[in-house]
Amino acid sequence: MTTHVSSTPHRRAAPGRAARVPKYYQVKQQVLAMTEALAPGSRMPAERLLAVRLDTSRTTVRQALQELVGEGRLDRIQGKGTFVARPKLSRTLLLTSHTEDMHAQGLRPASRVLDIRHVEADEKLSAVLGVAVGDGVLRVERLRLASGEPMAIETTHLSARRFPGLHRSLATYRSLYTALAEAYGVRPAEAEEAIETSLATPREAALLATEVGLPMLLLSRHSRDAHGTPVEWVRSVYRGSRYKFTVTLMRPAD
Amino acid sequence: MTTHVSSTPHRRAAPGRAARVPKYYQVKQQVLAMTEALAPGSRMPAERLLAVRLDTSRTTVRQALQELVGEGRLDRIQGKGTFVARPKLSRTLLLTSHTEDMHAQGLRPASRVLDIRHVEADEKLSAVLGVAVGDGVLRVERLRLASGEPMAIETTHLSARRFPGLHRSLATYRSLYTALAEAYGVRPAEAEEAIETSLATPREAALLATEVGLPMLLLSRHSRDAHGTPVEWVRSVYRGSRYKFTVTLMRPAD
DNA sequence: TTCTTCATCTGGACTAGACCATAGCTCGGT
DNA sequence: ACCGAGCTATGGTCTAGTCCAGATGAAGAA
Repeated sequence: MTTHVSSTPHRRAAPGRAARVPKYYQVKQQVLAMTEALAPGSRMPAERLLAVRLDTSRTTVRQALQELVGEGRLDRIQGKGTFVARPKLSRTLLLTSHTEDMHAQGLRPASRVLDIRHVEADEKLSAVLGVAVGDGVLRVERLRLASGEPMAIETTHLSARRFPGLHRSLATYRSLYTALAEAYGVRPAEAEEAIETSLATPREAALLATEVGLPMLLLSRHSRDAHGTPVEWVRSVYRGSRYKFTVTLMRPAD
Repeated sequence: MTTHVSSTPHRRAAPGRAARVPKYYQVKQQVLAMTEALAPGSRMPAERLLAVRLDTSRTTVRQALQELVGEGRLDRIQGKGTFVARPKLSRTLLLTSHTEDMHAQGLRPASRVLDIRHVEADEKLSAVLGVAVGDGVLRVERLRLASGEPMAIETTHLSARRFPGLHRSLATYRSLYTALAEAYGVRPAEAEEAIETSLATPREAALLATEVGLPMLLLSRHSRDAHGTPVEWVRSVYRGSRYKFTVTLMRPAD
């Protein structure tokens, strides 16, 4: 109904077969340059102001900001503003616990149980835990924190038949791994982990204090004891913008 | 200037302090349900059609599709349409080469050199390769392919002083690692890898046949030889929607 | 002084519609 | 038969503006 009438309508500068860089991407680069000149926590100009300054629409500015938020360069807080973010944390890929990981980085680890319940094993759980379809499975969902900052949602599945009364044991011991070791004499010896990307669901976004649709790191761990028997299946969602995973590898002998 | 006049203006059903699920997210779930009923490669309804069917605007539909593309559930092709995507590939986290990785999955590996040039070491390269700032560094940029499909852009940095004439050796040997081993007697023995998320730049998007702004897996590898001397520093960008990394871990003896 | 209300700022969601770029088909001319 | 020009459908980018929702502080009431 409106739109520009004359005046070069959003056309790229280059004529022939040039780069073709979208405007929102140019905006992103300009905003990125601004962030680099500022200290973490600094406040950025408001979206409406940026739109005017960079001679574009607010929609385009938001598209650019969206990506920078996804990259962990900016934090947006409704009602307050947009701020320069802090750099990423790191998680070692070893069979270590959350507690060990956090301590190694000088952070104060904590976790909050979100939900504990018994579920019935579906096809997937059955295969991965070595139980029959329909068998009882204990599902523990915890929020992992690092110095008060929510870092990940960890959902652990264990065979209810193999670990009877684990629900109660969990209250006694300070961590799942110590409960398994002390009450059942079981400890994970080996695990397969897979890392991929996903996007935050509304629930995940709310729990992790991030935004819906942002890239997340999805870590799934399938661990077994020394006999090769499945112990647990864990699915963790980490804030992609605040976390990275590191691993030290040795070359297998040629 | 326009906008709806009466008729419940995009308001959530729940009144009080309910879930608050954005419309685009609901759209996403509906579209996701459609994809699950279809085989990979199937064509999805056009954006404009979806907007009408789901009673929303094309912008909102696109926001939903954008996320599904980012999750690797859909592929969009300008001028053709939107299609259901194939499932993800996997990459083992061991000190293996691209070639080994691909073979292990029954894929035909290939790589294409995009650029080879000498650059001066900046602060970052200096620290990571153990050379002086300003020293010559060979920078090799390659496109990694799996059965013809572009999977990653790998940028390797090596000390030019330590590997004189490597530029030419590369033409002789079939891979970088064999060139290092045969011509210089050097082989990586140990490496630190870090995995994090990033978003595709226009260049990366073009090379990897994906879209600008989609989540990518950024893998950086810092490898050393048996003496602990830095050998290379690699930065690889993988298509987040087509790749996942797996690693098998052993519990360090308690 | 203290609390409440309200204005106002900021980001979040959404709309309706414009034009651009690409793919592929159709139809006419040679 | 062949080829090229157009048409058209699809996704890609952008605009301008609306209304919602959270945060904050100032003005005013108690």
